[in-house]
Amino acid sequence: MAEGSRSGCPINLSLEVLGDRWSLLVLRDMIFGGRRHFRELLNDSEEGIASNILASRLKNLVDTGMLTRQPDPTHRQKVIYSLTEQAIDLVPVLAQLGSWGTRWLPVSAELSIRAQLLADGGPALWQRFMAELREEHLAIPADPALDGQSVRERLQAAYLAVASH
Amino acid sequence: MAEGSRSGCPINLSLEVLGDRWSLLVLRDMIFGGRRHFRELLNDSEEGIASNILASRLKNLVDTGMLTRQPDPTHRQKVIYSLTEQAIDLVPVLAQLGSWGTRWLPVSAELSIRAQLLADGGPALWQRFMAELREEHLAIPADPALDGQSVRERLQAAYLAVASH
DNA sequence: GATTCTGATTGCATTCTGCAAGCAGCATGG
DNA sequence: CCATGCTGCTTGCAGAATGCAATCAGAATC
Repeated sequence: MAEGSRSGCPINLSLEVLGDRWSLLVLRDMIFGGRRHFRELLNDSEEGIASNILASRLKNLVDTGMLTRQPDPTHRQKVIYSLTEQAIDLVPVLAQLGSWGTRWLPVSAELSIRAQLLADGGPALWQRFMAELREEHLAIPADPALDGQSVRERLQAAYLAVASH
Repeated sequence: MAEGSRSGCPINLSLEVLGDRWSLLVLRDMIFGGRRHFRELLNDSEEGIASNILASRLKNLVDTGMLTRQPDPTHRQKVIYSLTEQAIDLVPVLAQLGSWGTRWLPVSAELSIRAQLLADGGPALWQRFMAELREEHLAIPADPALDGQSVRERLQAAYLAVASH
C-alpha cells in the first residue's frame, strides 16, 4: 500500500492524502458532526459509507497522521478517534471548498447553510472553531475569553432552523 | 456515467466533481501552468498522466461545467480548453489546499514556493490572479489599474529562483 | 507522398468499490 | 449463568473504475 509520491507538488501530495471519494467526508463528519466512534461514522453517514471502506479510510487517515486512535476508557472494546492538528488545520480548506460548492453546485438548502455561515464568518470564525476542536480533540484549553455559544452549536442551530421548514 | 449524487452536502458534491486523483491536477496545470492544449497537459505533466486518463478527465470537466472547449483558429485539428468562471473560482480553494500541503506534507521546495507566495498574498492576490485568468480565458478585460508583473509571472519567477539553486 | 502532430480510443491487467455476511471480544439484562 | 446485542473490523465476491501501453484517423507540414 505504501507507494512513492508522484511529485512533490503541494496540491498533488494533498490529493494523495485526501483525494478520494471518502476520506474528506469522514473528516467532515468528525469536524462538523462531532463523530468520534466507528459506529457513529458508519450509521450517521449522510452518504452511506460501507463498513469496510470506513475501516480502510480510518486506517489510512491514522497512517497519514490525520487521526489518532485510543481506547475508550468507558467501554473497553470501543475506540475513540481524535483529530490531529494537521486535520484541524483543514478547516480553512473545508470552508473554502464548502463555499465553492454552495456557489456552484446543486446543494440542498439545509445542508449548505453551515457552509454559508462558515464562509461568511471568515478566518476569525475559522480560528475560533479550530480552537474549539483543539480543546475537544487535543485537550488544549481554549481562550476563556471566547465565551458564548460554540461555533458548532451555532452551525447546528442554523441547520435545524432551515431544516424545520 | 450519469449517476445521482450521494447527498446534497456542498463538500460531498464538490468531491463528486473534483474528488479523484487527477481532475484537480489538470485544473492546477491550466490555472498555474497556463496550459490550454491536450498535448501541453499531457507532456508537461509533472505527474505523468496517461493520454486516455487525460481525455476522460477533460471530458468530465467539460461536462461538469469547469471547462469549455473550442477549436483553435490557427490549427484546425487543435482544441483550446478554457476555464469557466466556476473553475477560476477555485483559486481560493487551491490556495488553501496548497498552503495546507506545504505546512504538513513533504513538499519539494521549488514546487511549494508558489503555494507559499499565493497563501501569503491572501485574498487580494487571489482576486488579482482570478482577474488575470478571466482576461485570459473569458476575454473579460482586467482593471487597467492593475499594472506591473502578472501574478503568474511572479509565481513563475519565484519558482525559477528557487529551482536554480 | 512521407512524416509529424492533433486529440482520442482500444485492450488488458490491476486496483478500487461496495454490499452482504460474519468474526471475536466485551457488556448487559434476566 | 446464559442469551442477546453492541463494539470495531474482516472476508468473499462481483462489478466498476483506473491506469499503462499501444494504436487510431484526420489534418498540417515537409
